[in-house]
Amino acid sequence: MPELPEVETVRRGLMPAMQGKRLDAVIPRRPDLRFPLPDGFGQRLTGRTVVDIRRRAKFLMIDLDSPDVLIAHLGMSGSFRLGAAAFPEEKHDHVIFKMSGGGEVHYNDPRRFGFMDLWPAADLAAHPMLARLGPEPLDDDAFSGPVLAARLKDKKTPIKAALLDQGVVAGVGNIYACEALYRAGISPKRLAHTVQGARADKLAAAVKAVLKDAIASGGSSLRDHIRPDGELGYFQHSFDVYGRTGEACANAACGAPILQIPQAGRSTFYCSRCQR
DNA sequence: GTTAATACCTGTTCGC
DNA sequence: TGCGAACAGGTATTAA
Repeated sequence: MPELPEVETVRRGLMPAMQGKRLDAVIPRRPDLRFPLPDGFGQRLTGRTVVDIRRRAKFLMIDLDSPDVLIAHLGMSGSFRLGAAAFPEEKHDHVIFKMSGGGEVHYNDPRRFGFMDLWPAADLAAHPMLARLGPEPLDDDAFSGPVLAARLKDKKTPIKAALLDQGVVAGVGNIYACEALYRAGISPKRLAHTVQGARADKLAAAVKAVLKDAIASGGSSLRDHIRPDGELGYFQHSFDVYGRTGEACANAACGAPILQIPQAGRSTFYCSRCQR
């Protein structure tokens, strides 16, 4: 699923295809994704030039030479495909961007959990989806052990659920929450407010590390993530616990089977021996 | 105010 | 083999 590292990889893949190029046409193939596309979506974008593409948490923010910023979220099945002019459309290609110079970018999203919106650049921080986001985990000034500890202090939910709360830390999804807790040796069932001091330091460091590792594995082989058909989307990593129910713990000295439990309606994977 | 449950979606996997 | 149920999950909304 596209979490922060995947979105960052998509951003890097889109840059050469879009930055500095004009949007000769933007064609929505349906009126809505998860939410209705904003009024005049195609018209407001057509003729504009892409100045930059930024990322905040799992959101892509495409800066234009206009007062609007195009905000895009991949949901859980969203991906972009790059190709030459008029390359074949596939099922679930919901938005087509025709770029100056002849390239095209197709946004594909079978489950339509993603969305796009246009918002004034001057007031970007006030966007309802962005306003409530917690600190950016890879920003060392914004996110650290003490910051995390302070945000968990009054939380009575399990730490796993708290990590998924985008207001606590932005951009962590189910997969990396599981992986970070494993690396930090913290049980997903531990109550959030008990993660303080050294534990919070360890967890904050683990969150940064799993995200950085994933970006590095995506970024270092970005070409491999643009498949022959041009698809830019999520990619497979090797995980220590996620999806490994019943397999032996990656810690050779442990070897206990990885357990899977439901938490807040999501699957949690963990080692009951290494994580306390 | 905080937390938990449910809705939204459809392709894939699982079990009978 | 075939079919339906369960599952995947980020965020909004509703309920508790």
